[in-house]
Amino acid sequence: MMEHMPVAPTSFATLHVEHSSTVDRAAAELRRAIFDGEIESGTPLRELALAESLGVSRPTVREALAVLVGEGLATREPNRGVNVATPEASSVRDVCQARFVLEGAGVLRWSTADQVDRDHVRASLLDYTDSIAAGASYQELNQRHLAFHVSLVGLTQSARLVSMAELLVVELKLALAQVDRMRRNAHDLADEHTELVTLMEQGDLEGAHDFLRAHLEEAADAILTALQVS
Amino acid sequence: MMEHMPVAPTSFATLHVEHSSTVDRAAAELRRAIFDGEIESGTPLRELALAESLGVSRPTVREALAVLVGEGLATREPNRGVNVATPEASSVRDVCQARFVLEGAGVLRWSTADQVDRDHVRASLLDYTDSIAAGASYQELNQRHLAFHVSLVGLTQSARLVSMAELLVVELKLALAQVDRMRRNAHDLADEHTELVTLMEQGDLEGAHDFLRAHLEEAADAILTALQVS
DNA sequence: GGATGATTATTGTCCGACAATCTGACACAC
DNA sequence: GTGTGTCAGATTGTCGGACAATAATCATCC
Repeated sequence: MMEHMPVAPTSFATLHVEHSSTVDRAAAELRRAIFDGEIESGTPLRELALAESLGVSRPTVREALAVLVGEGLATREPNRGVNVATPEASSVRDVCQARFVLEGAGVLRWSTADQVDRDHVRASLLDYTDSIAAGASYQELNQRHLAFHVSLVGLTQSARLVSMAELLVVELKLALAQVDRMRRNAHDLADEHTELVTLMEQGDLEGAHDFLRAHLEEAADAILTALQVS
Repeated sequence: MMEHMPVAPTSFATLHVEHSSTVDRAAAELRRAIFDGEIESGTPLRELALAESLGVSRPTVREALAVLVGEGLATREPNRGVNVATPEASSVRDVCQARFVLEGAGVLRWSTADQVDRDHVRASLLDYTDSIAAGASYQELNQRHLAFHVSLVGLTQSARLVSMAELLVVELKLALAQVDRMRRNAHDLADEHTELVTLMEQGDLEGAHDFLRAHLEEAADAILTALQVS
């Protein structure tokens, strides 16, 4: 029958690696571009342009954008498209307040938590401090830093709380992507985290709780001042 | 040229009312069908069939299904489609545990919360008890009941925590949709809620916190036994 | 110069199609 | 008769194109 000689045989040369779904790959690529600062906050994400540049179809881009919107990395205004989210002062405060509730709940459960989860907290802290000692990249430090905070939520043994914390952390990464000068106080933060774990190991959960509150407020202030300067 | 006589001029007679987007309407319709028990838990949601029955196209159905999956009302297995989520025992426990963290955080902040938020809690309780007194439908009672619980999270003044709580509540509604016999202890629950607010008004936040824990564990047990029986 | 209408860009929605994958049944071999 | 391999059907994943509706932009007219 000689039908449909495929003119462009679904060209994928570059990014066919690990993830399964095309939508996932597109969403991952957009996330990377946002976190790496290739797309500034507030930039409109045109579906047609992205479809071309990503080499996928417009429906696929739409689905990927919906994922990003669901993660809080972008906002959709009806009939006006999707824009990269711009971290407001209020949202940074809100995220940190919510984090305190989730992570604080984990801290207070340290004694009653599962041994595995406690070990996970310790391991995350080690990963973080090791990365600092190894002089890892800014991105990796952020990654490990936030992974430690999420591991605190793991002490609650609630999968849903953990996934919520991961959502919050993604939003925070968006804000951090705009203030990479934060890297400078990486060491100070590491010390604080070590002290937090020490307090928990000593059984002073209330103290650790208060310490965490101060730590998160401090972090929020640091991000806010950095955002206002820029 | 006489091109494209629109055979079916995008027929919408029934449900073009309040919501804006077609996807939203489709998702709302699916939600309603699930909560009303028209679709049993575990049922596969075929895109083509839904497109026909809803009178929309398959891409629109896909987007609506993605929304439901994001809400936890359905699960997607790659290449195998979307099924209505089946409430597992573990997930019910997890939801209630997560709710305790969020709602408990609100309860503990009663004294320092905004006056508006405290009033909102009182108003939600009144709505609930009034509905009971008025002999409202099972659905409405559930609605008011869960709205009260969400209002507790509002005491944290964190929009993100509130939206998380709403997500959890949606999942719970899915479980409750399968055990409508729950309605019987509506009165007992109302008394418990009134007592919870009384404790907070008296400033006994720790007591209220413990009371909430017991209340939520009780609720989880009730749902679980009801689920196992069915 | 400001208000109003036309043009354009972009999204929302639809249709049809094909490839990839999974499911189930049927035929065949032992 | 049972196990296995293969094939057809069904369903999803992805694509391309198309059109209507809405928002933004610009030109025109008073």
